[in-house]
Amino acid sequence: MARYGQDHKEATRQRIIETAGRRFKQDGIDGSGIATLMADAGLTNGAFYAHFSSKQDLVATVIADQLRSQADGYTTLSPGRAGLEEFIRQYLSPEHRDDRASGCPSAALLDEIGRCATDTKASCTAGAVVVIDLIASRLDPHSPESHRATAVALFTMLVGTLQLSRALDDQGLSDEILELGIRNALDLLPRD
Amino acid sequence: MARYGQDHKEATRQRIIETAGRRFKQDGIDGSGIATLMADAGLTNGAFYAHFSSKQDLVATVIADQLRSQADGYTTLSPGRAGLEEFIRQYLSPEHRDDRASGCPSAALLDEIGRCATDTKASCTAGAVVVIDLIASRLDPHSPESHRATAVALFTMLVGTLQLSRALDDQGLSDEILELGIRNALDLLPRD
DNA sequence: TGTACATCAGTGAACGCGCGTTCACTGATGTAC
DNA sequence: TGTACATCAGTGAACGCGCGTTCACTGATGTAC
Repeated sequence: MARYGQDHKEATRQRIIETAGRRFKQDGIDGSGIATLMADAGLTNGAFYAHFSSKQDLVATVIADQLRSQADGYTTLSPGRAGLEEFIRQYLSPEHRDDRASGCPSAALLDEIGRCATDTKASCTAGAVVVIDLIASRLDPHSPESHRATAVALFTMLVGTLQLSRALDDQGLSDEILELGIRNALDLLPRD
Repeated sequence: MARYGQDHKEATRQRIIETAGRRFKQDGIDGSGIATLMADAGLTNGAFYAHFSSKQDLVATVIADQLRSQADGYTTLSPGRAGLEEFIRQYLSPEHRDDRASGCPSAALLDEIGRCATDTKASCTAGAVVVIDLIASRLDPHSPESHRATAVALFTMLVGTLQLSRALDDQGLSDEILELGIRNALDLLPRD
């Protein structure tokens, strides 16, 4: 199993990071054990420590990776404000609500990150700044700094709304919250 | 230790519920074990099952209790819109950010509730509806129904903002997010 | 009033299990000769 | 070209520990006589 090409180990590491990202978002960080997580990645538990120094190390790495992926995803949206509207409707869709594993890492994990160690919070900080700046740039490419407050408003409202929709057991009410959320989010966008 | 007055067992139960509420908000639901939680309440682990049928039963009870307490807390605010402004400034204060144990249950636990069993989500649903209705009544006592969307906007933004501020390791940035959040939340209130 | 008994909230040891982590080992490969 | 060796990604059993849960027991109290 050894002495593969020089990319092999790095590829395995990436596979663990992506698998762990899905698991953490699905079951929570505390709810995901190393052994099952490694099994999901097609490996045994012992291999973990050849790639990460501890679970905490993995968590910090995964959070950074998830936020980076999310920021990358923004580049596939339509340009300008139309892209933001598209993003809002995707974000607050029943499909996103019902698919935590491939969804937004902040909606799935933000309160758990608040209880994590410093290195995980540092990953989150760096990632969140990038995401907020990207939103601000879309709100007004000529003066993103002046729309930073609105970018934060949009981001926090989207996260809070999706979390709330996932915490309800009444699907009709949950759907209604998503619809109200879309309206609320669109209302935050500056008038043309 | 037995045959106390008829309120004794009920008082113990309430003590467990309140202690567990603080612990869950501080360390997460998955992060709080029965034994340490009962020790916090001045009891031993075995007594737990005289009060609750399972940890899941406790969780559902605690979520209901926490949201009820939060709703009760609204009655101590100044009347009308001034009370809402007061609430927003308290909610997005550094003190609230730094004191999860006595703070808002939604900010501390909302994404974890999304992963819980149906009975916990049912507790959350009932509690959230009450909280949102109370906010809507404050926005406009004569026509709360027409301000339901704004109430949801305010609630979700407050929760998302506090969670974000807790997930950052840069205190300056965290303080800035809280300040932007206050501005954003006040902007949601209908013009007089 | 004094004694025997029933009650039952709470005790604390024990259960099987999965947790994060460690480590001696395996075995397919690339390299050296 | 063929053989011996070094490499090292991955294996899998084991560690101590805390988890949720169970249960035989304790002992302070209220009640019955």
